[in-house]
Amino acid sequence: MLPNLPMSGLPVNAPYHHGDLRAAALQMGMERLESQEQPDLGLRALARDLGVSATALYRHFPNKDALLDALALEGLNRLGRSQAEAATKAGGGRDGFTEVGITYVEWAVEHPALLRLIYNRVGQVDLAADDPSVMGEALYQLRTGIAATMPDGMSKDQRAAAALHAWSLVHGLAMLILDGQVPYDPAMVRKVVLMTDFRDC
Amino acid sequence: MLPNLPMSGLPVNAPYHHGDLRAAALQMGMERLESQEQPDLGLRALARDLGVSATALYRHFPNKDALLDALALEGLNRLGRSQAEAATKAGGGRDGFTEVGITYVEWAVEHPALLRLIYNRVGQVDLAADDPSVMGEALYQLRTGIAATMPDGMSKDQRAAAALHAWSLVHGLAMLILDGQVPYDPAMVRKVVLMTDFRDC
DNA sequence: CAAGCAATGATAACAGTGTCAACATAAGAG
DNA sequence: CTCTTATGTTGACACTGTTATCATTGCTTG
Repeated sequence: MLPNLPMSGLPVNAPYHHGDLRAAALQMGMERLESQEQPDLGLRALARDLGVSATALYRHFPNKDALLDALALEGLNRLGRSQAEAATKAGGGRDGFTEVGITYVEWAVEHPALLRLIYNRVGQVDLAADDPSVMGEALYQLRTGIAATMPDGMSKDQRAAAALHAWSLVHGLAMLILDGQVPYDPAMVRKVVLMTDFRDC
Repeated sequence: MLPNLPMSGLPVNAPYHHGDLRAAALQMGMERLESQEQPDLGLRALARDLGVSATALYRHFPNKDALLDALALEGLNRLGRSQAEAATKAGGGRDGFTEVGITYVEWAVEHPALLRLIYNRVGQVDLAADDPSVMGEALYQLRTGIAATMPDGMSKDQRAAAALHAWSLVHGLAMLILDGQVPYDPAMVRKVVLMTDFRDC
């Protein structure tokens, strides 16, 4: 999604036009989200480190929220891809389902700031915006991805409830770990996720 | 915890000294947390609406984070009280345990901004602070409160895993609802919480 | 009761932020 | 080659948290 830019840092002859400032800004934002727990995604700070004036970013994003939304969307796509990958790799059935849940927590631990940004932004998407389906699409994929890995032999309602149960469990576990309430222990994560049993629903 | 102040609004003869600015600030902050989804807890905004200068609050809080910490602590105490209340009211056993979990979600729905503040602040408590146990104490109470309502007949490890499972489930469900990912449906909440079964651990 | 000290408040200022309007430059289309 | 459009810059405004300095009040102690 983010095209490869010349990684040689800031251009030496800094031309008046940057080339692809939008992609560069998103890339720098993503790098910070990946490398720092509480990244500084301020417009001025980003522009400064991009070697560009503070208001240049307004030619590519209507405001700061739009930039954050773009980053959150990219993060949502990456999370969805990771989930889909885990689902196919683990195969179907109960075991596959468990692995997908564990993958969710692992991904959250590996990309804490990005996961936080996703849920911060997703919560206040303006459904009356120009393109209401961009973020919603990615979210829909994530949710159906979760539902798709449900064990067989359930009614539609059961599947919905079970999907919500599973999503809540791994999301809550991830958030508690990210918030420092629970130490990250892969064995414990597996144990907790395995405690879910759908026999009585 | 917050002593009752004269509720007659701002004093007419606005004396030089406010009386109990700290309590008034906390009360106003708490009111905003209870009545707005995304309350403005800025120091200047609070001071302005309190009819006081921007820097007056620095006589009662070393910085903004300290004010937010105080609000989060109060929120944590309220949440803990609500949990304890639900625990005793529901009695022990599996049914009581279920009710406590449901209460957690209900409390989150009723106090969304406050729950968010709690977990935002709790995540970055400075354990080297002057009084490292204030917030930690309240959290410890909340966690033991959860563990205390576990069904009987479990080993210590089982209890720990089961408590983490339960906490993760209701916390995740609450967060998804607060973030607008899932509509709040009490029946659905009950259904999802009831899906947890500890028979196979 | 008076004096003095500590607690509490106000003002001014600094650095930082998001955002807008006006202006400058480069790139591409006719 | 010219003109339009895209892109970047400068300056400004209204915010924010925070600090240093000064003003006022109230409590304590002689």
